[in-house]
Amino acid sequence: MLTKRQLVILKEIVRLYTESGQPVGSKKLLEQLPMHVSSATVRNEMVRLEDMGLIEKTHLSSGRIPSTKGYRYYLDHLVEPSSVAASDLAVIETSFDQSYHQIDQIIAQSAKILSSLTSYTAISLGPELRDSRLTGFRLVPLGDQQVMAILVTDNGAVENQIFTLPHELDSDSLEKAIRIINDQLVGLPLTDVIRRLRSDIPQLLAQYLGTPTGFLNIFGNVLKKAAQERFYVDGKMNLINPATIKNVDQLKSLYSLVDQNDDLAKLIGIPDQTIEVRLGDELTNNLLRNFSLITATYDVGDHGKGMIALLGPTSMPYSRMIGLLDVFREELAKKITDYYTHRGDE
Amino acid sequence: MLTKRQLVILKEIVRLYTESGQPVGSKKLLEQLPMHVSSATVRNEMVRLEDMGLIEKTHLSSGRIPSTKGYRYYLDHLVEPSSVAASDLAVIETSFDQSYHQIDQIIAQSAKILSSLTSYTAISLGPELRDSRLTGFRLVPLGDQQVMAILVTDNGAVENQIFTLPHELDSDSLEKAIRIINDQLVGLPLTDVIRRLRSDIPQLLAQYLGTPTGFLNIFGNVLKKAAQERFYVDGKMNLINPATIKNVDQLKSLYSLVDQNDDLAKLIGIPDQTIEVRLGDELTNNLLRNFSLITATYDVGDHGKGMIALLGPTSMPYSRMIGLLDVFREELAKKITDYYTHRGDE
DNA sequence: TTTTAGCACTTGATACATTTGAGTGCTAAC
DNA sequence: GTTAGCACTCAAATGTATCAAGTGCTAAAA
Repeated sequence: MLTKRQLVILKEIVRLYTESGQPVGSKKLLEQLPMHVSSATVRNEMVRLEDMGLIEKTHLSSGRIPSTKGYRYYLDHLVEPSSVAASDLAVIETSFDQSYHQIDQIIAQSAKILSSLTSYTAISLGPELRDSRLTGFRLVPLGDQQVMAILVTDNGAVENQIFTLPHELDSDSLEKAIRIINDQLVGLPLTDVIRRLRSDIPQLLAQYLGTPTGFLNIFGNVLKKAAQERFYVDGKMNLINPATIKNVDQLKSLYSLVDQNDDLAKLIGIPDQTIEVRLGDELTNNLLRNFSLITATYDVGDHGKGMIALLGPTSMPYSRMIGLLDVFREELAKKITDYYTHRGDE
Repeated sequence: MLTKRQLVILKEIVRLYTESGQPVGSKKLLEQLPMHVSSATVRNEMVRLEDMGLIEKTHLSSGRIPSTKGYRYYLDHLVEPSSVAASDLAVIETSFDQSYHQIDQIIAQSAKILSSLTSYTAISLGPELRDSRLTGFRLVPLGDQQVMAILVTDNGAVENQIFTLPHELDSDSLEKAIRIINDQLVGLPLTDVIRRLRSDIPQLLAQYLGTPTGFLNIFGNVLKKAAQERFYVDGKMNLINPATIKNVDQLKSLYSLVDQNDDLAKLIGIPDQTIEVRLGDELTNNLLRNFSLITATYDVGDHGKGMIALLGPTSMPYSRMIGLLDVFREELAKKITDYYTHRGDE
């Protein structure tokens, strides 16, 4: 168990190190401490904190930096979210102040705002699409055997893809096939749609289409795109950070990690808490040892939950970041709720 | 005027410097030269080449590297495109060997292939869209006052955007407006479409729509997207190159340059030659002083001309790159021609 | 006139020693 | 339990010597 003085010292070490990026020595520390003690006392306390594994030295006679364990302790017991600067709030509000025609635009914009506000890499995931329902599927002929398949969900997601029509499909049977899809599947959650696509739908279609595989491929493809969780990542270049990146190769592999949504999704997983910080070695990926991931979930009622996250160096200013994310979740949820209700009104 | 020996020496300096990245001294040079002279002679020649401004030293007693002027001379008089490695050719062919539903997919893929083959940043621009003609415009209702506007051109470009319908538009007048657009404008080059959108079309529409601005906005927006030249850039991270990048800030501004298609378009301009190399200080942008841009145009007959480009350090292996681009232009043109004819067949 | 051999000179790189400053741990006194 | 004082450590900066690569120049050879 830590004494009160040790808590103050640990907290101050975290703060100073985050501010300066330099190891914190007893003298610098002393200037900042509220209590009236000598540097020797501070040094003694630091030895004890080091024994507990909460801080560490970079070399024998250096100042101390928080260890990962120290950060963990700080985050679990000491961090106090700071209130958001008025200017930041203004940026959020003005950046969101435009009309959106698609839910994805809002999600993408939120990643952009967050990364520009924090100078870190921001990741934004829209409200879960899993629970969204199919509201319509149609094929629009574009000429030259090209068709655009369009799929709409009740979450406002619109997915489209362009295909060359397989030879065996004539427009009459296509019409019928589309009617079947719409009759049978509209209103169902996408997960159910996917399930039925594997069970009874092929047989139903077979009545009108000789071989329904061509059509099923088209529909399945667009459906897959729509059901896919899509991450929007912004501020990738903020990963370029002398503190965390040692060599060029590391940077390149980091980029490809961040570019591959699958890997990123796996990495982030499903956060337990509303706001959660995971430190480098708690993440599964080795490349991120010096990084830290702050995730925050937000709630848009019937439309499910979404997530925003920040990826940055372990020595982030957590109190500011957590405070910011906490406000941002609400702003974003509000904006999305607005979007849905507005859309219903008009 | 350069003597034959000076030409050989200059060419060899370029080759060795490109290979090793190190300044070339008289001794190294001597080993590679076909003729039988002493190092002192080589040194004397180098002094003359330096007097002409074709090569330069990095410090008083260093070997020589080609100056920009030297590269210019090399490119204008000495470079010989090398033939493409069989393995490279195989990569190109297998990478292109899939079916594409949109011309843009081919363009994007070509940038990807080129960058992976060269380890430089590749830029690909599809056949000029300026000359393409409008083949159709339609609005597809998605429910909840949302519509998708789709615009198709004869070049195979399909552009779509989702809008919330303005209140004042009812579906009847919309139908009529769309019919007018299709009757009046289909078949015209996009440039003409844009011109008429500013002249007589608003009046025509006014007969059916009280205030046609809402509709015109929608159509104009999609049209603008379709008429826009779109660059596909791949291998951005190859810009990370110790030879050319000094500090982190420079890298960041480079990235934002490459990310902004407008700037990039301005930068590249319209090449005069089939294959053209522009060196850093011939480019308008200061950030690119240490870079070099190789552009190659390709021709797809009636469908206009396109362009591919490589952006890399000034010390690129030009003979390989030029040889590669020369083959690639043909492969790409072939693939695109294939795409158009195939599409007509089916 | 051109080429060559030889030599003095310059420079960056490398290795090594020295100094400096920030910081520590420990001990003995308070 | 706290503090002053001191010896000690280490990274970083600075200085010094050496080496290798390469140059320019001169005078002799071709």
